[in-house]
Amino acid sequence: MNALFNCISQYHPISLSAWEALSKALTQVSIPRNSFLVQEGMVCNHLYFLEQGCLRGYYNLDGKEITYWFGFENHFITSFYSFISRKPGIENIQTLEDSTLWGISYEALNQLFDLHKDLERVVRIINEQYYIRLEERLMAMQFKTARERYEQLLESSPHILRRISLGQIASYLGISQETLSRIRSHV
Amino acid sequence: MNALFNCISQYHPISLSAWEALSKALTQVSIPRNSFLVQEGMVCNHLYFLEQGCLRGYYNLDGKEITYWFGFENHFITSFYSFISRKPGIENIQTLEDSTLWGISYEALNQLFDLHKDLERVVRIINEQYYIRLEERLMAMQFKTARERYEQLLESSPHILRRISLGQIASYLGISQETLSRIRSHV
DNA sequence: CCTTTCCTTTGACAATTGTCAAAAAGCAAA
DNA sequence: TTTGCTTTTTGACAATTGTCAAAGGAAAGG
Repeated sequence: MNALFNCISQYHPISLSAWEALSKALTQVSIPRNSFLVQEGMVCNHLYFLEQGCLRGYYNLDGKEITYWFGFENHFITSFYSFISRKPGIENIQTLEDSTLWGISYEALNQLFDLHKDLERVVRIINEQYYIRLEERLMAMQFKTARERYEQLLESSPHILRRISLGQIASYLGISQETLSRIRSHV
Repeated sequence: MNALFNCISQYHPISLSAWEALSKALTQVSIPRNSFLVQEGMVCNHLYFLEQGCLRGYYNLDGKEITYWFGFENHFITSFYSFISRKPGIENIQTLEDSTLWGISYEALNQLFDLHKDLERVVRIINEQYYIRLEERLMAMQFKTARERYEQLLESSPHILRRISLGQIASYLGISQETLSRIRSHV
């Protein structure tokens, strides 16, 4: 659980009492490769912190699996739309490696927000940072070519390429697997 | 200022004291068409609520203006990256019509967060909703054709088409003006 | 070690979209 | 109305990317 504490502290310090309360509300989840944390059609009731392993979020469109994010160590993971809106989502969250996470339920988290304002603050701040990242990704998607997006990914997250299959990376970049393969061979 | 109160209340109720404190911290800004609320290279120090009018956010890339959002009545407006990170941004925010906004400085907002926890909560909740919208936009950008994105825009925001020029809409959709013109003529 | 399965590459071709240039249309001020 | 400016449309062509199909490689399990 140290990793989570360190991760949170990087965003904003929290009080010891808030951390203790949070610790008590967390449940450890260990699941093998290729299992599902969240499946489409269900309400995602938990926010997770990924301590070890690797996941992807994807949904099905016209019979294809569309991967739109990857999660690695020290990332917060949830089906955001469903978790926030309390409605069933279209998203599946699948482990790509054996993974260990810490989870907290929506109810428990919101109870903690009432009791520990510094916890609510740090979550607000983390949300803001995740928003900025999403904004950057949208810009890249909107105004860069496939090759530029791939090169940007290479720079910012070289580890993705070692842990994720080509087809899934292509989907994440919004291009076909064949195109990515060709970009990669410098053609 | 009623519009702002109603808008906030739709997300989450706030106490009268929080509203009164917020009201006092707000400054009204009225600026004519084609003027700038934020310019690239500066730190955006304010969060705005757009009461009347219409704006766009854009940045310059290879000599082109890349529009990546529009703001209409009852939207919250800021150069999010710069406002949150306190660093100079690349974004310009320009009025497309004569506009009236209410603004609050970063410092004042954060002071209010310390004093009025329900205000921090409603901002957290608003952030979350804006995150969800951004996520939807990213999905559309990643996995839909230009035509589909245009048709989706027609459905969700028909008013955009009446108030914004074609070139700017095309930029927002991530396509060239000529392509959008051809899509529009049903070719 | 072999088999089976999955992942990646390659080829051929089609569809989409971009770029450049020019014409047409719309709009506002004189 | 005319003039001048901006926006939108159209044409021709090039570049990018997608699709389908097949072949080559890598990896996992028996």
